Amino acid sequence: MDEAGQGDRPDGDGALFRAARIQDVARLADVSTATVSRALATPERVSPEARARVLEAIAKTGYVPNPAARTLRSQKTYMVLVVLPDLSNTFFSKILRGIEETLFEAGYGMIISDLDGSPAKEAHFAAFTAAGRVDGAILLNGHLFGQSRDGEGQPARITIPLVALCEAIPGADIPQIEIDNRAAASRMTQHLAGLGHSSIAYVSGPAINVLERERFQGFKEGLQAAGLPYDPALVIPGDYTIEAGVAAGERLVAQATRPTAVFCTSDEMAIGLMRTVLSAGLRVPEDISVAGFDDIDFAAVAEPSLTTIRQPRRELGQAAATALIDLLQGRTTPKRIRLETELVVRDSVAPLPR
Amino acid sequence: MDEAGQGDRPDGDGALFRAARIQDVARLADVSTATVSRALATPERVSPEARARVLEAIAKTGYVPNPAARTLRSQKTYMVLVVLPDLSNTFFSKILRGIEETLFEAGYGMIISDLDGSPAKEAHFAAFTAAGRVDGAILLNGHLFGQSRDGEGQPARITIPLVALCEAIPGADIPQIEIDNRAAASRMTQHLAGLGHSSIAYVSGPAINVLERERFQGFKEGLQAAGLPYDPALVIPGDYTIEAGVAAGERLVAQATRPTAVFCTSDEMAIGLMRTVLSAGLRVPEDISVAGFDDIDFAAVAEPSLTTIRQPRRELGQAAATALIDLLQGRTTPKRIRLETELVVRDSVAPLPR
DNA sequence: ATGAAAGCGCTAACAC
DNA sequence: GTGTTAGCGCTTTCAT
Repeated sequence: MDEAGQGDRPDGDGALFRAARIQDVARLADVSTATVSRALATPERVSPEARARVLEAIAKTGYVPNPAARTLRSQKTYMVLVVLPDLSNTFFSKILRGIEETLFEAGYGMIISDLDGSPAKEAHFAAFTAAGRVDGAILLNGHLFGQSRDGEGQPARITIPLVALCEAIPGADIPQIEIDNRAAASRMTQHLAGLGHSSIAYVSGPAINVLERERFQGFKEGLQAAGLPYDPALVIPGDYTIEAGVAAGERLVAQATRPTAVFCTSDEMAIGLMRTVLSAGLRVPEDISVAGFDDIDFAAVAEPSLTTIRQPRRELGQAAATALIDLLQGRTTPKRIRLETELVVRDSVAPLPR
Repeated sequence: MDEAGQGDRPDGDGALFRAARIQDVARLADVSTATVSRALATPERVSPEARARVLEAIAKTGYVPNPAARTLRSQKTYMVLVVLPDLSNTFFSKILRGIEETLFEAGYGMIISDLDGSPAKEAHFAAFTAAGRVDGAILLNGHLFGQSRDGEGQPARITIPLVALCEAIPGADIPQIEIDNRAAASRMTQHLAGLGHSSIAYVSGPAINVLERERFQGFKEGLQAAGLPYDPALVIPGDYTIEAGVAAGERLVAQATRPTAVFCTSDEMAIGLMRTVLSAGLRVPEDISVAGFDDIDFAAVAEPSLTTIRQPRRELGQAAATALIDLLQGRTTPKRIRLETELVVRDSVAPLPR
């Protein structure tokens, strides 16, 4: 085999440079490789003198452990997979930040998989996971690997710890971190009703979505609590995107009789809808009140500014990462964590004029 | 050592399950492990019969190669690091998507590092890179590892292929993928001037930013081309965020004499600024025209809709990923790739009333 | 507290 | 075209 030239480590910035290995450190510190390894992993089991020499040798050589070798031997990757349906959605990216910072502090790296609605990608990442490239995964997409949302298909044999974030996964026995979507939707509905609105439209998410089911349930509960009837004609289908909001707005504008308030289940849809409604010559909130969900950054600077439900996105990410790390390190974690939301009152919703 | 129990692979979904190794496949296909390896990496060098048997054995065992072992031996990770300053910025997340899809198609995974302005993180990821966890990196943050933006500090000894995206890295001998910021800014400035505006404010990015320097240069060139004088008093400092736009708006509103047009170097700032200006009772574009830069999704549904410069974000990401893959696979790639931008005319800019 | 040595699962020389 | 075999660099028994 190719026996690497030994002793070559010109400190001048010249030519050949070979990254330091554990062996180099061991030699320099005059200990065995085992001691170097221990000095790093379990410092308390190494004498202070040896430890000091090892540390010095590491500094001198610039030694960084080879993660592939470490992983191969220890069967741990210190990597976490985050599966999400759409990376370019601002809602997810803030959550991601919470995840990343928590993982980072615990020494874990993050691999992101943007599913983008592609089953091929899903299969790929399932294999990826099965191949042991990650120690655990955080799922933001509402279903397990290889299992479509309707529960068809058999889930791949994934044996690593998993955590579900935002979209609870029905039937899966893994920790779920989420907000109380039902309560939040009910609250917003009652807020609108409390301002005198009795004809409240609802712009939905995708029907198969767990969030949607929860929020829709909350909407109906809110109506009921306010003593208002539920009218299926006031439900407009959507999918959380700006475009869906625009489309919903067009539909509203075309109607002869219009609701006096619209509850959009995402801020993107609310902003898109406001835009369309405004362009058609209607005023918000004077002619029609519009409410959103999420409180993304643009909600506060929309025109008019958007009344919405604030989700603690960063905290959601942090909580999920913390739960997963607990699992990875053999600790236990609650099966379900629910974070509080907040009703943010701004200018897009007004009392019904008498 | 612990000799793993062999032959245990109950196909019933019962208890102990050991992931298949190359050895298992080899035994089942009645070939050597080398042939299995070759059947996967270089199928043309294996007889069709052997290949068929291997493939069948792989299907039967559900074998997935162990990436740590593969990496350790071949010194390739099939992973790419993407370094960016702020993950929760919609501008970057769209770019990320372009990167990810291109990497994915080429069989590479993506590890994201959100620097978040933290030098500690930067050091961490430099070590990460040095440790050989990734084959290459795409830098969106405008500087090399361990090197602050002013060029101080010595860059870490990173020897893997790198590509700079969006923010060119001065002095670095690596492929740069970007737009022509100067030309785009000049074009927008001339567009405003062409509509009769002679008092045009400029809301900047961070002064140290390469993009900012280019755009500022373009702004001045545009003024000159239009025969307008450059007035430093019309430059308002910003940092591309919504908040900076709000602050700039407040500053404008407080002024006795106001410019008739404002060129914001990001859409976020333009939207924040419009919001503030509108709240103060001014009209956009009647009293003041506002232009942005980037064409993020919200630009089209802002109220009024935003005149801006469109950056081909997905294509930028794709181009960077393609360039890096070329490098990784030993091909050459141009030192500089410039993608076209587009002036998007909407409602936030109007001719100066006579 | 420390060292010797096995081996994680794979790929790539090399020999045939 | 295929098999044999040596390691990639680390962690972890086991023995001292």
